[in-house]
Order: sequence, then structure tokens, then C-alpha cells
Amino acid sequence: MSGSPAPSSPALPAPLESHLGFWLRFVSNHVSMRFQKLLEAQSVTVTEWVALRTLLAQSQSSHAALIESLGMTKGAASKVISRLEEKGLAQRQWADGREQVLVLTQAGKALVPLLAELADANDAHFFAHLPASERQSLMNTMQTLVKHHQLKAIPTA
Amino acid sequence: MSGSPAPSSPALPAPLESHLGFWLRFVSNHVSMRFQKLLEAQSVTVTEWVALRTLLAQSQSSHAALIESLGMTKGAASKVISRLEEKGLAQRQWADGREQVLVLTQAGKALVPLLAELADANDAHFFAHLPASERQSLMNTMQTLVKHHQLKAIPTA
DNA sequence: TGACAGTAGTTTCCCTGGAAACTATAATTG
DNA sequence: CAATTATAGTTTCCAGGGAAACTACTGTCA
Repeated sequence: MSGSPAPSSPALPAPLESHLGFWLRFVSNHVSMRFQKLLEAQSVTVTEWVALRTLLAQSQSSHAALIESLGMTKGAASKVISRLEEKGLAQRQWADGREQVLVLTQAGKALVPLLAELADANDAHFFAHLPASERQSLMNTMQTLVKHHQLKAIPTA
Repeated sequence: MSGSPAPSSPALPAPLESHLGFWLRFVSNHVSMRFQKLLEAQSVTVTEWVALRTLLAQSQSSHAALIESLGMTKGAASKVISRLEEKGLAQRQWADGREQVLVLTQAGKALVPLLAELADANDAHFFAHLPASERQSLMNTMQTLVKHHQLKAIPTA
């Protein structure tokens, strides 16, 4: 019982907490969930926010561009756009027969700055207490990862 | 056109990419999704993996403890456990009348090391190319965040 | 020009998870 | 000891997202 470790148990598997992916998922989930709560009052989801913000930036953006921003499948993206249309925040416009262009409505344009404040507040809540250098490192690391792995849309989309 | 910025546009809202939360979510989603793909061959989800790994560590763990590890509501946790039971990987045991204890089955115990290898591989795929110091910083930052905000179970659970 | 491959976007089906109602047991208090 | 309250866990309902089938248009090439 008190001897050396049994040779038949070849080292326990690494604990969950040893994985960066575990921590990223854990923190990220909490950040998103808190943001979702903030957005709730505006009846907007996190995904919809990302879509709206993307559309504001690109003024008129293709469906394909949105998929890339959202990092989701085209099917899901299509549904997001439908929701935004139902809420009167965005609109589909058919350019030529096959490709479509998306634009924010007036209501959409008006809403984005308001939501942006919530986004700022949420990010500040979670990260403002970190020293600036640490925030910068984190940002750099994330961007490095995205670049290195060429993370864009979902690979299987 | 070339003068100073129009005073009527009171500064555009911060872009999505300026938020750490955005990057965390983006990277984390990709990490989880790739891991999900790896687990798929074993018919196990990421959540189930977290539960299994937790149960291995704590040998016998309460439902409540699992909720904390999983970071999800008790309802969802209950369903995860049901799935694990259906798959013959874990088992509920009623201690006294109200609290329940969860244990891995033989099959569960046998499966965990295999899944652990996949977890290691996935983490390595995403993070191994980073210098060790950067990995360490990232880990530290995540843990600081968890501690600072006391992130455990879902606040509203 | 007509058949066929390719592409953009939508729809359907299914699974997962949160919210909250519900069940069953335990603790409290008169 | 009964009645009430609190707590552990389950179930039901609903929303969001992936997979893949489907629709509709656009080439391309014989």
C-alpha cells in the first residue's frame, strides 16, 4: 500500500484544468452569458449583436461575409438574418439573382450604438481589472491563434 | 470630404475586434468544435467528457459538485448524467433520500484515458506552437479571471 | 442551345442547454 | 407530531445552432 505507485496504473490522465481549451471555454461561456443577460432587455442575442455590428461596419455586406464574422454555418446564419428582419433591424436585398446583400434598417442603425455600450460595459466588467499589459498580451495571443490556425468560418460549413 | 470628421457622428462604436470577449468566444468555439469532432468517434460530447473526467477525479461525486465543474444549470446537468447512464459510462446511486452520488462504471473508467488523449491532442494542436511562456501567461490570465469573478456554476442556476 | 455541374441561400430535422414548473425528501417550528 | 418551508433532482417547454437535404439561379461546355 505504501510502496511505489502500482506499475499497472500508467499515470493518471491530465486533469481538465491543465488544458488551455478548458479555461478558455469556461471563461468565454461566462462572458457570453453575462453579455446575453445585458442584451436581453433589448431582445437581442449575442449572435445577433455580432451580425448587427458587422453590418454597421460594412454598410452593406454579403451573406458570405456575415458567415465569416459569425463563425457559424450558412444555415444558422440564414436564420439569424431572418430574425433580424423580423425584428426590423436588417433587410435582405437581392443584388443579382443569386447573391444577396444585407443592410441595416434605420432602427438597426440606431440600436447598434446602444448595444455597443453594453458590449463595452461587459468587456470592462470582465477585463478592466487586468493590467493593460496583460490585456494586450491576451489580445495578442488570441489573434495569433486565429491567424496561425486561420480560424474563419466553421471548417465544415 | 477631406476636412475634420463630421461632428454629427459622435465616434463610431468600438469594433467587435476590440473586445477581448469577442476573441475569447471565437477561439474557444473553434477549440471546442474541433474537440467535439475528435470525441465524435467515441459518441461522447464535450460536456460529457468534462463530466466523466470530473467523476474520475473525485471517484464519487455529488450531483452538485458536477454542476460546479460543468458550469451549467442543474437541469442540464441532470440530463448529462442521464445520457452517461444510458451509455453505460456512469451510474447514479442514492445515498440518503435526497442527495445522490455518481460513480463511473468500468466502461467509464476505461474510456476516460482514451478521451484524455484526445483532449491532450486537441489542446496541443491549438496551443503547442505558442512559446511556453505565452501558454503560461494565458493560463494565468484565465485563472486570474475565474478567481477574480468567482466563476463557478452559472449565477442563475 | 440544352444538359449538367457549381454556388448562394433556405428549410427541415435533431440535439443541447436554460428557465421554470414539478416531485420528493428533509428540516424547522408551532 | 403536523404543517410549512427549504432543498435535491427531474421534467417540460422553448430557442439556438449544426448537418444535410433542398431550391433556385449561374455558369460552362458539347
